[in-house]
Amino acid sequence: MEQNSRLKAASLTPGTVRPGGRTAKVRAAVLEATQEALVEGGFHGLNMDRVAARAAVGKTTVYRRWGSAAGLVADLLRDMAEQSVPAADTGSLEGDLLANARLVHRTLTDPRMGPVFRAVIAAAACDEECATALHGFYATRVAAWATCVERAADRGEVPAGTDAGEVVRAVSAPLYYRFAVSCEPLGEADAERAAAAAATAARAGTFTGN
Amino acid sequence: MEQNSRLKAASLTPGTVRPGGRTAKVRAAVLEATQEALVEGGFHGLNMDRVAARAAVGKTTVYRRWGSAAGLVADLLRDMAEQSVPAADTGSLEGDLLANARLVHRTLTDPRMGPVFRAVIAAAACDEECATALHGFYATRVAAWATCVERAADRGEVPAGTDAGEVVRAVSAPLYYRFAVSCEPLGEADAERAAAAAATAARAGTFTGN
DNA sequence: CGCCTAATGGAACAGAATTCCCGTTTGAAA
DNA sequence: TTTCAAACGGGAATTCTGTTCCATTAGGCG
Repeated sequence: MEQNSRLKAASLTPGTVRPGGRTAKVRAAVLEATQEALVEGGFHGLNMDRVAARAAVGKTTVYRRWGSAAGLVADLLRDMAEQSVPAADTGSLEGDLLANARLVHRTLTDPRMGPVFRAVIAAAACDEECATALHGFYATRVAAWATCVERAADRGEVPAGTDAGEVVRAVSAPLYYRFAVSCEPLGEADAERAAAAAATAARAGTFTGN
Repeated sequence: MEQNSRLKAASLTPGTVRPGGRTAKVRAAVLEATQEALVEGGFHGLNMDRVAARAAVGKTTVYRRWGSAAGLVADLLRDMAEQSVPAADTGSLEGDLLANARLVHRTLTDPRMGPVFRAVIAAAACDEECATALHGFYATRVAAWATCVERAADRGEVPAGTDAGEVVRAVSAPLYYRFAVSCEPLGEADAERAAAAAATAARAGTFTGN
């Protein structure tokens, strides 16, 4: 006698019930292949079939676990959000913000990371789940760098009540704007200007919470 | 005498040799349908087939003249770039920048324009032609608003040699960053803060060309 | 007003993406 | 170690997207 009444447990997100060995290995291979594919062809060129082939995984598995190209990117983003990058501590607000600006600049102009970020932004503009994942990614990063601004507030470099996260965002914004919106080339000078502008505005109290 | 050697002219971009009545009407209908489709389904949901149906145009025509979804968006962008929006002239740098920030904020939060801009950014991240078109669009807009900063320089509000375009970009950047990158909600306060920060940094000479 | 051909539109066609089916592999609990 | 079902893999079936063919419509010039 056969009893096959376990549809429920299995139908909810494969990979969560038995996350041991093979499943984890498949996920790692697929996310790696996804990133590689994004570097080469961007979000538009992301192809479930090719990702499966490159990851040496059955395409049925990719469709079943991730569902669509957007699902792949969303999971990749969740994976990226876990890899934390420690913030700088140079002793001055200007120095810390400059370090942040240079990190963002280096990331966006990196031949590998640049295309990935471009693709991820495209995916977020196309899919709600990706947008949420990208939001989470930056929330983590901004929170990490906000400590620089808090230290500056303690030192009296910026007014008390300054919105630390807003200062950090002000550093990244011009760089991402050039990168993804106005599609202009990004130079070292842009990073320096972004850091300087954010520091100046912060010192003047522009980012004081309401 | 027979001369049938104008195959060349026709093979290059249909719609350029005989741009009268019908052709122009078709383009208008297709671009209108494209925009409508972007509002509803974003760039990912843009479908040549459905655009053709909505525009009451043969899909062969859409494929022949625009080639792909990205081609449609690129042409839409070229169309949008032609519709100029005059810059403000309130008499003060702060006032003009605030007017600009509010315009950008209003545009991005508009239930119709918001999705279009989101889709256009996605398209630019996926396709080189769209990126170029988007770049052109913002080049036009930035140039139009740069006059505000030049007037401010004449009035002595900002140092001579200030990069006017850079000031204008600094106003938009935080708004677009929230809109497309960190995927955070956009509020009126964000517009005010962006304008104030840009004005402060400009007055301090941060945007002085090297 | 009438010709010539650019431009269009419908339908058949080709190809890629996605789903379905079912047997096989393998993690983990007994 | 044994057992059982979660998770995987290959390929057929299906659906959807994009292309090509050819007849038809309609600008623009003489």
